[in-house]
Amino acid sequence: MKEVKLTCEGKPVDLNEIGGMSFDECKKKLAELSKGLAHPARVEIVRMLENKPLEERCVCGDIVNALPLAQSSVSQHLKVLKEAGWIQGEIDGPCVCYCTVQGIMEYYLALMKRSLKGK
Amino acid sequence: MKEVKLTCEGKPVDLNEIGGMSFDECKKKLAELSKGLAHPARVEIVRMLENKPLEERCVCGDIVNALPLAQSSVSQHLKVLKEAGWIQGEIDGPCVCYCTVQGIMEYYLALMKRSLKGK
DNA sequence: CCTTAATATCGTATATCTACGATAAACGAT
DNA sequence: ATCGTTTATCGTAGATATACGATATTAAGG
Repeated sequence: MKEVKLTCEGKPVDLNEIGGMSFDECKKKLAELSKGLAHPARVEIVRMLENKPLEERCVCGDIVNALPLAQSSVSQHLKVLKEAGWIQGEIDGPCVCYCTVQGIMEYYLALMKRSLKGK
Repeated sequence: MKEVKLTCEGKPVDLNEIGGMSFDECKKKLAELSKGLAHPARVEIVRMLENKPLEERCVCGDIVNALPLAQSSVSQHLKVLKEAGWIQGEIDGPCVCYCTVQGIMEYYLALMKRSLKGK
């Protein structure tokens, strides 16, 4: 599964270069990612994907089955998480295999540190 | 300044007892707190308050002056953060002195750990 | 091709968010 | 009591979020 680039306000963001972002960009990106976690269903989706071992596929249908929501609603939540930068999806035949963007948790924590502890 | 209790779905939450919360309550509370950070202005407010030394007061007016928003809009953001559990306000004469709830950052991180890494 | 299965998107209804100006409420000082 | 300062709340408008069913899309298999 190939790496997917994060974006902030449409522009690509390098996970390893938070230092290169302006302070304001940091806060915007932190807000974007936080909005991703601002719904219990999306928290659960990130948890499912973050805990999966690499070999274990997690397709859209698995997520739909795990949540008490309609398929279309889950699809919307997946879109929100994808656009925020939490997850990525890879088409695999008729299914879409989802996983968290690698290092996203550490990136989120780094953004919190820079945005909330910065001067 | 006296300690203010956190709530989850209206019920009080002990900062030191995440273990006592159900898994679902954890995810709901994480979503609530995340929604607090889901706007750049609120990220900036939390940053301002988190970085203040204890002796240094930070009244509502200071926050209004620091943000490019109308007083009523800032007041709304403060209300969101207060209801989410990030901050508390203490009335001091005609002013209201705000600060972050003690240990809230660690609590947020603990919720992330439990909600996103839990089984 | 045509069907089936899996996802995404559309359309829609309701609710919540965000921002502002105007107004109310609380307090200290005159 | 009245005034000015500070903050919260109200009313409102427009944008975004949330949920669902219905429909479109995509790919595999017949």
